[in-house]
Amino acid sequence: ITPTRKLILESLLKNHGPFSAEDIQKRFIKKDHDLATIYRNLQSLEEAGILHRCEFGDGIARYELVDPDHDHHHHHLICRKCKKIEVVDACELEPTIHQFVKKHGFADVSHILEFFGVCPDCQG
Amino acid sequence: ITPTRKLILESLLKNHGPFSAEDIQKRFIKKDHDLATIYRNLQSLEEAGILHRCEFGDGIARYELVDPDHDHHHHHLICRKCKKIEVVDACELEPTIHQFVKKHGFADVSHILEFFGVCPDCQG
DNA sequence: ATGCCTGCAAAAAGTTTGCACTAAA
DNA sequence: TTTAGTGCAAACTTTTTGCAGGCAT
Repeated sequence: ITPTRKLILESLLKNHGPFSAEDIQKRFIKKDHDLATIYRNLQSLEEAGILHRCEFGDGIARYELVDPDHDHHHHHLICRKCKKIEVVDACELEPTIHQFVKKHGFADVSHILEFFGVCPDCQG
Repeated sequence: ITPTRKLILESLLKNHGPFSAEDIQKRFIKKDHDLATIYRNLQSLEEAGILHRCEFGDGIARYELVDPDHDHHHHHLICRKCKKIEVVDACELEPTIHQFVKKHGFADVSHILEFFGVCPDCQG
């Protein structure tokens, strides 16, 4: 629990959604905190199970708080044009995963799943 | 249809699975073809609908052939330790996607989905 | 001759690492 | 005093871009 770590957590608490290290530095932390430090903190917070790393397939790592309310994780529906992000609560992949455990024998199965589309506002 | 493009397609035809640009250069193309050229070709082949780009969440773009047999796309189950890749044929997300179109109004919805686990050989 | 493809080199973007300094337990 | 976190700078990785030359239509 350090000042930088606190700033990161506060930022992510107040602003819902996955943000990149650069987002966090530029948008939420006015003081000139170093990107390297932010990366190091994001990494350790993820390892501690406090943050979750999202993959949108553009080579940028984004993080968001692990929501303690849902033990059920969620995914995102991202607009390709305006980058707006909606939360997708349900995840119906659990049966599939149980099937992998039986059929393929894999253990500790996790998954990444994100949806992309064009939102109503951008369809003009 | 150029020599480099042909080499890339032959490589991906003979070797099933998603490969990165570097994989393709080092493992399949003995001649010293430039990485920049390979990247350019992978990009245009993807735009042409011949290759598909996979995201494993490690910041490396991997490509594989779009299988003309399945109009139904597939996903992957990747071992975290030995990196072995198994193909997951079924994708039961279509109903979810139709739901997005109705509920959120998003159009042209696509998704990325990959599974990670520990394969039987690596569970010792 | 025009246009696309290529190789080379350099640059860009995101992330990681080394090191010395500081603050905290 | 020992440990862990920070800022700065530099390195590293993956990918992109600029440019000049080459091949093919």
